[in-house]
Amino acid sequence: MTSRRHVTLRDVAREAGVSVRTVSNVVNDFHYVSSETREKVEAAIAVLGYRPNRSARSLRNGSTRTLGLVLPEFSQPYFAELADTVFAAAAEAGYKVLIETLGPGGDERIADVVGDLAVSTDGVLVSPTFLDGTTLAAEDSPVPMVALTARRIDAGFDHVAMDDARGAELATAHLLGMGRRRIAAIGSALGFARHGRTGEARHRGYLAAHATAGVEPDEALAVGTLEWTQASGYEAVRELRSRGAAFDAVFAMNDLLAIGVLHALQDEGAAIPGDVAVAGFDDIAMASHLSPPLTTIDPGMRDIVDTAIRLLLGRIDGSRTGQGEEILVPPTLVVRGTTHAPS
Amino acid sequence: MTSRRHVTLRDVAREAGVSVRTVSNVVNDFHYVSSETREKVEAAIAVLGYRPNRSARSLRNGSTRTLGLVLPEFSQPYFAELADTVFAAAAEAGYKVLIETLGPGGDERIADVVGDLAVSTDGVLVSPTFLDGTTLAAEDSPVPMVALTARRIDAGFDHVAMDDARGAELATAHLLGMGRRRIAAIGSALGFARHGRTGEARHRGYLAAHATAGVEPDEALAVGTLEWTQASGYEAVRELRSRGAAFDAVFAMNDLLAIGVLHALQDEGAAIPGDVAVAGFDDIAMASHLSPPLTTIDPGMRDIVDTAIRLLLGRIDGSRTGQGEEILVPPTLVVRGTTHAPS
DNA sequence: GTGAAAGCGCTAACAT
DNA sequence: ATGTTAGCGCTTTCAC
Repeated sequence: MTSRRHVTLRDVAREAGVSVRTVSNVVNDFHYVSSETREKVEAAIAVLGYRPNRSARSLRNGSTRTLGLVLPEFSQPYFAELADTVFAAAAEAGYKVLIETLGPGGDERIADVVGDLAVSTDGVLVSPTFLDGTTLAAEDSPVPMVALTARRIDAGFDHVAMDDARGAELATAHLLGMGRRRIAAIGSALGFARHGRTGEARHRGYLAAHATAGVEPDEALAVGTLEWTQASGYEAVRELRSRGAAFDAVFAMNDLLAIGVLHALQDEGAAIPGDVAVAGFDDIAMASHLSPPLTTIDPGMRDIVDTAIRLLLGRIDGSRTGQGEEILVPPTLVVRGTTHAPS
Repeated sequence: MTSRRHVTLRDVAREAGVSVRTVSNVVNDFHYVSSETREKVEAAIAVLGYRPNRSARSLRNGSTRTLGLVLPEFSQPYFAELADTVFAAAAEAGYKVLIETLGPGGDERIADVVGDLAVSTDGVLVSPTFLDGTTLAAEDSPVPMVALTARRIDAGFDHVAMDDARGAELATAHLLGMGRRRIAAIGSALGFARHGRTGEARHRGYLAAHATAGVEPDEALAVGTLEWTQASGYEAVRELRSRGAAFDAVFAMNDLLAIGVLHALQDEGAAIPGDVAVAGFDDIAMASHLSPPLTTIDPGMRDIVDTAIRLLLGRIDGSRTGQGEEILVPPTLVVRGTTHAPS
């Protein structure tokens, strides 16, 4: 499997005929090393296939050059794309990423998972589906932590997120703007706590757009769902039909729900957007490849992640101190075929 | 951010009034520790919030209890599901997972990424889109490695994969079995090297099924695509139409391509499966939630991953030695609405 | 510019 | 059943 299990600095030093100090200097390109010596050392490194032992380095430095990322699961496209974005941003900053997944519905394990992850990282990004302030506090982590959700209570760490209410307001206002008056809201409903503050915030945005337009929303058009999946979206349309609630538009709280809604409507033979216009939320990659392509809300994920990592690195190197802040990134409406017939 | 940066074994020992040896015994539940002492120590651990330093432990043990996983990107549903499966299987075996992504088309970085990952893990799983034997050899990794692809050449490590040719044969035979005679093959084409051996193997299965059925496949029905995405699937249908090639079924080399195909056919107003039957490959979660649900090939991912991890752990603990083997897991046909009208 | 040596936190051989 | 201590591979202070 391998020729030698461990090639150490010492081995390199012996091979190159210099001291370990010198090899270390070369590896970390510190200090002044004569270019002649440098070459000798680099040759020895190449010959022996030396790679620094990260455990030893971390133990010595107290730094791992690794960031932790906690998320529910990769199989939800939003989180898969988030993971890719975090990897890209972290790599640019010279950090590796160690991920822990909570599993669906595993949010109650979060404090434990964060604490565990923290011992092998310099800082942790937390992106649960649902972060109740009481379940996670700054003390749960011996390293800095930044949440990728809106803030609930002051938990003592930074929060970076898209403005959920604003995004929902944009989407709903767009539907109202095209003359739709009976807009179903799928995913959350007032008092339907499962998706916590995210669902609540998006529902508030939905209501706010109605208020601005002077339209009274029909409560019978709000459908809460246990999960934000295609299957739930599909079911929600059938639920609306069984309630006998007529609607000419749907605001789905995320894109997966919207995809399920589209399938249900297509199975009914409804014209989109003629009979029913549909808007989603998240702008996952698939949204632009649906038929028709989905109108949705772009959360500005790269912005969110870049900001979160900047704050986190600031906490790590000590340049950032003080109270935890909340930064809301403005979302953008992306108009596509589900609300706009091609001419 | 944190009350104390480092709580060490020593701190716990002092707090509990015992020696570090005893604390270590408790933490690793070794040896005989009186239950009285154990309680004292556990209380101290709880009070101080002690967590063992993984770097120190790894340095000392020479083992990290971490497996590496190399994959292209999370945003491809197959790899997202693979990552979730690997996390689950690794967790059951008491291992963490450190992931590195190659980025789309980044397969040439693979040897470097594996070497880098290997220094912080006990073993590495490699799942590129496309593994050319010449780009990765056992020597690239100081720790054991298992590839989650079919074997190209003997690269000196184990390979675990689904039987691509067999899966494609199953899907194609199913389409032939329902009387279809003009089956488009989307994704690869003979001589279209982009998707390497995976595409080639699936194409071979497609041809084998035809041979068995005594049907001559029309080469004009094979469409190579640069990527295996929805957009490519959509385009492929248009390409077939522009060639004027009539077809009554489509075998798409993965589910994303199949989804694109479905959208293109739906945009044309074709009846599915009446006018055109469609089969995909991979059985991603979304496949069963399409409208109509997609007939596809279940790769037996959990089997593949369990087997790969078993082999890898065997190499790690030394219980497995000798030549690298190739294990092909048998795929299964999953019949759904795109080839079977509900009665 | 280079060398010797201490020590990061942990485990386990050795001692009692 | 518990205490003492060497040493994992690395970085870095101190001496030269």
